Amino acid sequence: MRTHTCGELRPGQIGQRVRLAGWVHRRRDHGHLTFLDVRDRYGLTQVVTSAQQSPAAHADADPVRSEWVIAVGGVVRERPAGTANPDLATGAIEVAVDELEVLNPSRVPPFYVNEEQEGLDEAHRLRYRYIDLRRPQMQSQMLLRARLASSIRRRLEADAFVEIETPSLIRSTPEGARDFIVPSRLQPGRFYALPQSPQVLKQLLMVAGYDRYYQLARCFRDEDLRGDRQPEFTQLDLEMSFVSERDVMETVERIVLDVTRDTLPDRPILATPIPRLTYDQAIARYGSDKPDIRFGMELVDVTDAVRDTAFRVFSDAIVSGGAVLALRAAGCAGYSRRELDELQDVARANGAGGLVHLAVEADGTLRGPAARFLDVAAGGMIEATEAEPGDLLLMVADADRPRAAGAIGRLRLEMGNRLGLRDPNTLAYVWVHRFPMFTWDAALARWDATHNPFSAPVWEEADRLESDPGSVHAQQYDIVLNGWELGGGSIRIHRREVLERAFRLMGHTTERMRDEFGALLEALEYGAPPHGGIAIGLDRWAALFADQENIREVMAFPKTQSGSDLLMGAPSPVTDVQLEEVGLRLVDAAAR
RNA sequence: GGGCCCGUGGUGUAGCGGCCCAACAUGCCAGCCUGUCACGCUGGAGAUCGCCGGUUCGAAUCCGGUCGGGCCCGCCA
Repeated sequence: MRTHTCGELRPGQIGQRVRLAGWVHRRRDHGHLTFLDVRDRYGLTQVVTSAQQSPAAHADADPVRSEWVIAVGGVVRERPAGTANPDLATGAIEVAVDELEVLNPSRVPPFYVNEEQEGLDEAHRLRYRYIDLRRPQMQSQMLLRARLASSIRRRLEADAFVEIETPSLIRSTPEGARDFIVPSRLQPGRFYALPQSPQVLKQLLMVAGYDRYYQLARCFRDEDLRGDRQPEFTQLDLEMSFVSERDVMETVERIVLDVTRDTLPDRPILATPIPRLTYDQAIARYGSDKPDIRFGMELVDVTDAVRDTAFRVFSDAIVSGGAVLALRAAGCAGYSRRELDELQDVARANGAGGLVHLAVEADGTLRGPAARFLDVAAGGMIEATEAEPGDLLLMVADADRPRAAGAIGRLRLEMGNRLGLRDPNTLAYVWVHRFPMFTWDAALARWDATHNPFSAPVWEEADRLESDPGSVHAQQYDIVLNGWELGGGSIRIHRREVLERAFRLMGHTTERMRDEFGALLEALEYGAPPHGGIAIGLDRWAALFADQENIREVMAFPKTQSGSDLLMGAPSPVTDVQLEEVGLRLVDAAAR
């Protein structure tokens, strides 16, 4: 049907007879001469019909419109002098068409494929995703994702990792995200769950001796959606045996950097080897466990500097054991009331009671609503923050230090955006590790795994599991890219007795443990090697590579925030027969 | 579960109590055009302003509800 693609022809083929097939990208009709740009995923080629030279083909081109699918036959020729198009890879040539076949006409498309359009309603794009995916930008994003996945596979295969598929119909477990459940027809009243991740399965594979496993695994979580969260998504899931935390981090780091350079050879990577921060360092310096290290503007602890002021907002927080944290926004002393209010809103929206702002005047004094209370501390604050005239100091005080850090960490990102410090071209990977093993859940009055309940404690700290769980760290590591949590993993607990202790601390009874994690617990008794691994979000990785803020942009058929597939119309009701087969009856018939 | 924002010809926007049976650009249709590449020129069609209800002499515009979409908090081991 075609001899070449639409991105292929060059002056070297001049004089050759060719056939192209594709979509009509644009039509320029000059009456006795018609230009058609024919497009496929490889590119665009201009073809010409002439009433004089090829009357039949010219007549056939008459009804052809945007997005019609056509095949053309003709001879490649050089464009007349002065009419070459340097913006087009195929712009030096054109095809003089003597034969044009309409393979399929198209209705007028619901939006433009042939030009970029700002503000196009995303619901509309999703409703006609097959057209949206024709847009050159979407095609390049899908192809980038494919290159990334391909690079991952090649790199892992070269490193002796074995790809093993795990089932999508598995057993529901509590903990973590809500499961999607699938009713069983063969056993009415029983349900499968779709995996939130192949976590337990890959650990069983380690017990089975496949000491380097990987999978591009589809995962499902029935939780509320966000721009970076879909109900189903893809993880690069990998697991290794006979490894320490350091081994895994070093192996993964080499893979990540190789894949990055392979997929995006021209994008600068901020720092290699990938910097490592402990969780405590990340919180203290950036106010986040997923810091964007493309810019500095680190948080400054001014608690000591303001300890003796009469400013109640600060002193109350300090007396309660809290902290006062500051951010130095260089050159922002001139911020307007409105800009300061917006920053105030950012602080409040992220847990701060308020935001104290002080501008540094030319004479080194401070100006701001709270300045008169802070006179005595002015020198100390300026020294601690290294502030200079013209700078703006932003401060958050809270009895709860992590809360203050979180709020000011978000302000840091906001200022990074406002000051244009988050260079979209740079890729800044960073490791965050040594997380606290447990977080106290005040509502449930129990300890909860900070990340993954299977994560091992730092072995030397394991004897404090019961006596002082809050002080135990996990052998856990997150890899962060440009402020996004890209992935996380850990060394797993490979001894039954330790895993049971950890579960018990999280409030599991022995019966529940045996019921829900029986297979894993038992497997650990049959020669489970020390092991650990990581899971990296492929969608997020692709989105960051494609410079998109939304993973929907790198997914072919994503769902909306309410979980709808606007193209296929899912979720949908099912028939009474289908319900009956699986032994279900809807409680509220009206809900259908 | 909660907060905020959006919904006007096919598409993107303007209009934000009467001047609007709605404007602009583009797309679409027709005619003309032999070197365009966002081709050009001329003409034309196309919207009960998401839906329901209310306020008002009068609603695209104000209010309430609802549906759809987005962002955020909670949630996401």
